[in-house]
Amino acid sequence: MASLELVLPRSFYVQDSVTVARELVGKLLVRRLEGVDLIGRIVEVEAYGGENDPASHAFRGVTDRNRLMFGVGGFAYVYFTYGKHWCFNVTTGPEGVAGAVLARALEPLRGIEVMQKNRGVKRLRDLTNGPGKLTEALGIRGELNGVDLTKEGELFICKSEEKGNFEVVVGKRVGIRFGLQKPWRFYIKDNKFVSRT
DNA sequence: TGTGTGATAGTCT
DNA sequence: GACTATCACACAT
Repeated sequence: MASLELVLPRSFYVQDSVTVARELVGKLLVRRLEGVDLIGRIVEVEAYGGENDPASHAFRGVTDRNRLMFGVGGFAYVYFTYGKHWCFNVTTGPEGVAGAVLARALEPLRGIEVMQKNRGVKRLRDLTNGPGKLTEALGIRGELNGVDLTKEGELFICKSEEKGNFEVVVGKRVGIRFGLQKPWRFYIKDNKFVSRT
């Protein structure tokens, strides 16, 4: 289904994280799991920066966990948090410049039965309306940390074939204590799958 | 529709 | 030893 020319190229990710975040809204996240494609439309994201962003993992420099954020854009940065949840990000910017975009919510499009099974819930709206929920629904775990998102493999991102018919809203980021003044959260207006309103 | 709280384990100081 | 880019559930409105 996902044709090769629709997969987003490296150049898309080698931009400022805020730019990538805004552009990522409406794109399709594809998880290829045992030959089955689980697809969700990205409806909510947040941008994270480097030394200039106190909310970012990269704020205090390179560590074992965050080093992907300092590499070239277009790779999956997957980390474990709150003792229970995985969060999925895409790295952004050129080599040496820290940045990433957190996927906060998806609208389930394909493979919904598998997502329901992975999540243990039926209600469509509860499947992928949060960063920890969407990773559980798509089976995204630490083993996918570092995957190249520009290659059509286990995990990648495509343009949608349908033309985007939506309005992107900007707001404050969620679930952080610092850097709250930065309007770096982007989501689709009135979309039912956005994590918080 | 919203607020409050406990669970849980990896990461960093 | 403290903190966390979260979630689910309880309970009130």
